[in-house]
Amino acid sequence: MARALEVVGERWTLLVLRDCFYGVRRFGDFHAHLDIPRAVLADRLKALVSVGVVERHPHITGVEVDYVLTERGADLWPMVFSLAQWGERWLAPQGARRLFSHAVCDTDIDAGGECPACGVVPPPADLTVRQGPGADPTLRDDRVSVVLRGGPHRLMTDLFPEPARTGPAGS
Amino acid sequence: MARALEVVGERWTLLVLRDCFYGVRRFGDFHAHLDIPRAVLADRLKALVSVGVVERHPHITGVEVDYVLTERGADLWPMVFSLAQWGERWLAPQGARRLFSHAVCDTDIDAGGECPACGVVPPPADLTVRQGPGADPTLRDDRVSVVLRGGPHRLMTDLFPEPARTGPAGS
DNA sequence: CAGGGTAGTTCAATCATTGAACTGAGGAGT
DNA sequence: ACTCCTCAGTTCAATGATTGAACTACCCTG
Repeated sequence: MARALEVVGERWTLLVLRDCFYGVRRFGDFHAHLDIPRAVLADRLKALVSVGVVERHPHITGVEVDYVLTERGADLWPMVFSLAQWGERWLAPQGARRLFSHAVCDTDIDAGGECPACGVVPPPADLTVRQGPGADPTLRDDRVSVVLRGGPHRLMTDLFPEPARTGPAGS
Repeated sequence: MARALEVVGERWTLLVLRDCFYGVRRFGDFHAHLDIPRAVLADRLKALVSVGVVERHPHITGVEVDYVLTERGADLWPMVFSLAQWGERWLAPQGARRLFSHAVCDTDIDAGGECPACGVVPPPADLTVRQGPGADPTLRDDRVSVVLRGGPHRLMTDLFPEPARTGPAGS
């Protein structure tokens, strides 16, 4: 456990990982969504890459880079989920901020991460996240917050698939 | 989750909590077992008490103080266990350092915290911890390490019940 | 009333974090 | 070719947290 904490125990690291599960992949999105200093973000991403929790995928063209969870990183889901659940249970007077449901049957998972309908604990890739009744009332305007407010999103999938730019709507 | 991290996200805090689950209760034992600076330990314990995760129990007589988990603190077990499991899975080449079993049926629990024999996820108070094959080969000599090496111990129960002093044996 | 154990506090040196400004690579438009 | 823009970082001074050692306060024992 001490060794695990050397990997994910630094300030900001778990918030970066949570955003990875939500589908955030770009430096600028982590920065805007988390209000994390750029130097610290660069440092944390470098550390996560070096321990094999996320992979750095430069685009073929351009300077853009995607950071995506590896298998080792995705396996942190139970820990991330447990911590979030504890926060919901003991620290969220207004009700849950985020709700997770099993994508194949559209049933909300319970506090242990199990789908009551299927009787299994789905991996994060089989879950969707959506806003709950206690969602943050301060409407942030970074594009990560906007998309997460917009509707359910499948975990581990890119939040901003094709037309990453804010240009005119596609063909 | 951000609020949960404000409670348990600071350096050392999760290690202190892990020791709480193991049955460590005294300032001096946390200090000796974790090699944590006294000032930081005092600060962390104060913070954990103030958010209701542990309770401070001064002894009736003497200056000794016990720090014990509250219900809110005990509910962090899934998160602590998940993190430890991840560390065992990905960061422990020599095999598990610690093994947990269900006290009522003496069966080892699986990676999800479930008892395969009973089909339930036992609360921490129903678990025992013991050394695994990959246990730390550097034999520490603080009394916490010694007792944990000695044999299985029930979680959440005091590691040093009656004669806390190192005086002569027996009544 | 000395001696020892326990739970802290104090403090200077060291280390990490913050926020703002800067760099450098790579298009897009003209 | 040239300028403008975006993106992913780096640099750096100021601020804040951590460390380790020494110190204090309290109570019990002899």
